[in-house]
Amino acid sequence: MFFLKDLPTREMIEGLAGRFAGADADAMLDELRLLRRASLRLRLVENYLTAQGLSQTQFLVLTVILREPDRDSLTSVEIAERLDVSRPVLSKTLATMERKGLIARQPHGQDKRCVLIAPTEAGTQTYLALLPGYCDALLAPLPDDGASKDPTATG
Amino acid sequence: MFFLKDLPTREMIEGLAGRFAGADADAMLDELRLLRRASLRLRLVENYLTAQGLSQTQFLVLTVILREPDRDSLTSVEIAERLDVSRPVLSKTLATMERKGLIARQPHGQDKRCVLIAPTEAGTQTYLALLPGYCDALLAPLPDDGASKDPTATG
DNA sequence: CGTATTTCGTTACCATGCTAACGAATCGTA
DNA sequence: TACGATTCGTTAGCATGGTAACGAAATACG
Repeated sequence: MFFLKDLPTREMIEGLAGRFAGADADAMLDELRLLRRASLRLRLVENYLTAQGLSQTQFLVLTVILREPDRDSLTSVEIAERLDVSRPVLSKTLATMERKGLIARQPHGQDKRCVLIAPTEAGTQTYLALLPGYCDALLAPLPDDGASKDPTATG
Repeated sequence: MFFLKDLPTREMIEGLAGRFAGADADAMLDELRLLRRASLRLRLVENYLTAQGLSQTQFLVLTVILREPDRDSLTSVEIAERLDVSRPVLSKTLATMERKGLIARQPHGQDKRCVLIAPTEAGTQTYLALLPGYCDALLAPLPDDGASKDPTATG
């Protein structure tokens, strides 16, 4: 998360440009705006999911399994490959999801080290029930906190 | 952080549109791309700062105090107002920063509940030393993991 | 002035991210 | 077959988010 509410002014960045070479104030501002907007969006989505009892990662675990066209289960490693999280985190997430009854583990025939992870019926239904709200959160207008500090209002 | 590496295809989203009203596949894809790009950028910046011994929040605390034009210290609440983090988190962050010698606490004359937070000389120097690398991380090209899964390359 | 309310900073506790490291299973190779 | 290297999943330990709740100080108000 990028927590800075008010981005630096262009003047500030240009002032910094004097200190070192290669500072491109406009490009940096664009990136900062991107970070801030995404953080607000992320918080919106996360709040929605949390209120529904799922973490982002739990939701995405269901996503990557359910969207697999020819499979109805994935191994832990396959999920980790699709989900930029470390395997220990995934391990804990899957333990939580199993405890909640969202997924079930099945033994992997060939490789006894692996476990196949499949959503339960409840897990699938939960996912489908949450999708509309997830999409809403994705498209909902943002607080736009930068613009709320309108200079004409404060002055 | 948004951990999904491969965004859903447009077809997937449009398939979902059949399930509920109001799904705008293109707008949703735009938002997902935004989230993913920002997460990669955030990780880049965070990795840089972590390697230098600072967390994002610590860096931003220095940012908001040092960029204050007429002040050389802020209260905890003022920092919290500028930095979308909860006060307990800020409290812990400030304790860590004090332990590291990045900031110093001064008593607030009028209000004995408040404490004024000022960067130490070392804190200021650390901040200035990290700024160029921070800007570099902000502008560095991203892994672009979505495009790396080029169908023409895999097929 | 005296008391209720609010505000500040902190503590306690929990969830979730990370790396390091471990046992168990598999693979590679002599 | 036997043994070293690798891979899978987990555990341990740490950092950093969050909310709830607390004491101390300031404020509001009768």
